[in-house]
Amino acid sequence: MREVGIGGAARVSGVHVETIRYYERIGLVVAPPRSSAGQRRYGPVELRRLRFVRRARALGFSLDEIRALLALGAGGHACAEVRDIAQRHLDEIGRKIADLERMRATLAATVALCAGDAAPDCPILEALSDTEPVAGG
Amino acid sequence: MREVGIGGAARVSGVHVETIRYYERIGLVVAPPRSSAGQRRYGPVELRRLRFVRRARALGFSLDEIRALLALGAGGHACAEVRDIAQRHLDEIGRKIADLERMRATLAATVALCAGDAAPDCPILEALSDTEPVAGG
DNA sequence: GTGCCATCTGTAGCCGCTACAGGAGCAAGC
DNA sequence: GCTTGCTCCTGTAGCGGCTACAGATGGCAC
Repeated sequence: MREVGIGGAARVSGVHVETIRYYERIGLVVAPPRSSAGQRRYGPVELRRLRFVRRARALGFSLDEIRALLALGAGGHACAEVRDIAQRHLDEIGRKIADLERMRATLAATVALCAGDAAPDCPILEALSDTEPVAGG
Repeated sequence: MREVGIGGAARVSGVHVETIRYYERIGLVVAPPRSSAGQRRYGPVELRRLRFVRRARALGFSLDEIRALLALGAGGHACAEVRDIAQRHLDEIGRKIADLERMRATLAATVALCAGDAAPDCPILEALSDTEPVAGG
């Protein structure tokens, strides 16, 4: 028997115990069989699924996207749909990066105004209070 | 009187009506005076504060950071502290960008595996299920 | 006076967990 | 057989930062 309890599953999959239960509760992963005393027992199939979810989360997929990916994996591999989900997510990552880079540029420029501590009023606070719009905001 | 109601304040500041009330509720902005009928009236000072919060949010500051910035602005301008908060936030933006760029690289490489639709099994799902660790995960 | 928007309070929902409380199971040591 | 100390159980509430209602007034135009 290569079955493990929820703690072992957490160690093997890298998903926290509470998170595993959470995923089960919201129906993201299927409830595993239980021992006679009612404790969850995870076999290779369930562990593989948990790893899948952890990897997809690490790539920033939402739980809904992961749900869709799991369904596509279980059904007959609609490869084009998988690609579509992944590509859309990739585009969104790009948008997030662009947003953050705009923030960084604006904020860096603002911080640069405050070179030392010899200023009369704090230029950072001034910049945040000014009437002109902030770039990217 | 250049005072406005909460709707006008929302238009002028760019902060939604519900969000203004939310900010007041959590004590981020001071409750403005009320009209005789109990409606909020915003003057230039309050509007300036709302704009400040909106700008800072647009730059990704958390509400707690903004609270600190507002306190520093109200008190005697501890410019070094302001700079400190801004610099730390800048560092965190950098970390987020780096995380997202790692995600993007990994995901792009994975999507690239699925060039067309002639593959036997979906390489994206395969990559997510494999045992080797995902880069950056 | 009547229509209609703005405003009021209060509460519940979103995402993706995380952190409890208060109990039961289980393996090892004495 | 009994204690010790971990694991596991269920259920609920909290986080940040809003957003979306419901149901009741306010205020102004026609």
